[in-house]
Amino acid sequence: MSATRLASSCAQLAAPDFDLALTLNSGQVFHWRAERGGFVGAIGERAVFVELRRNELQVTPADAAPLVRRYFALDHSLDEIRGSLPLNDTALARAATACAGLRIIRQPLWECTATFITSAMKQVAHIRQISEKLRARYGRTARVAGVEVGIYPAPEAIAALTEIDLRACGLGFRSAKLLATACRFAAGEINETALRGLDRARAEAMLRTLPGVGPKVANCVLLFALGHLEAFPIDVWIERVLRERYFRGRRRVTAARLRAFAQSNFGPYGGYAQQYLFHHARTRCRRDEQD
DNA sequence: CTCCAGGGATGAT
DNA sequence: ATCATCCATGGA
Repeated sequence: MSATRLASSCAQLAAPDFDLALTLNSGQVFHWRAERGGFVGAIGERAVFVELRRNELQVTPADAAPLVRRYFALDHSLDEIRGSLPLNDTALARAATACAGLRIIRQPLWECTATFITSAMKQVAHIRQISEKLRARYGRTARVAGVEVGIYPAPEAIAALTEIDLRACGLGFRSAKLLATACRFAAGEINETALRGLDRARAEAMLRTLPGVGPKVANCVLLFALGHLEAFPIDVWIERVLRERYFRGRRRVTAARLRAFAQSNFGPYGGYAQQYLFHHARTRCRRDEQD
């Protein structure tokens, strides 16, 4: 509890080419909270406080440093990733520049899957709200740096609820899907080790057997939890960007055509390109509204 | 008030 | 295969 003890429980990680706030606010994760000059959140079961000072990431508690390093993907070479993208594409180049330091993080499988099931037809602000409510009502509460943090409820905890409980958290028609998928996880029907051993197409097929997981959510899980950096989730924003930027004036472009184009055009790190385009489109739109 | 949101499942062509 | 419709809820 003493100041010296708090200070000694902090560790430093080298974090060059990293924008913590941008990464946490880019719509890939929904529960981190700005606090005390940094951010508090949970990585699976562990509550963590992180603060970026120059090119160093301060981590509390200290023994969470390896976990934090892996979670924020500080091992990704953004130079290599950026170099692999088609930057002669001015729209992408501009988005990539605006998103310097953004990293595609490695989220725990269950909470990533569950969160994106709840994201269907919801705005980012409301996805955060749902995550908060589920954590507060049905998750364990942990404490770090003098702040309370809600841990995402385990599959078993969600599986024990009713659809009514989930609707009371604002999930609407997503309630039945989350409940059913939680039951699949709780019953041990999703073998994470096996899933991680599959190639992208097979992993996507397995994920899509889960209720509430279609092409978009499956690709979010592939990208944000399973490390398939070529995965390219297509939501309403990205679809708009693709149609306006790459299929100008062409009618009857099917969803399958858009997916095929994205895969062939953006390459092995297409997921980064997708995140750049997504975040850039959203923030530009907000600026437009303020003008 | 209206419009829309990091979609998915289903049933009809 | 592609498309239309419905599914709840809250922010803007």
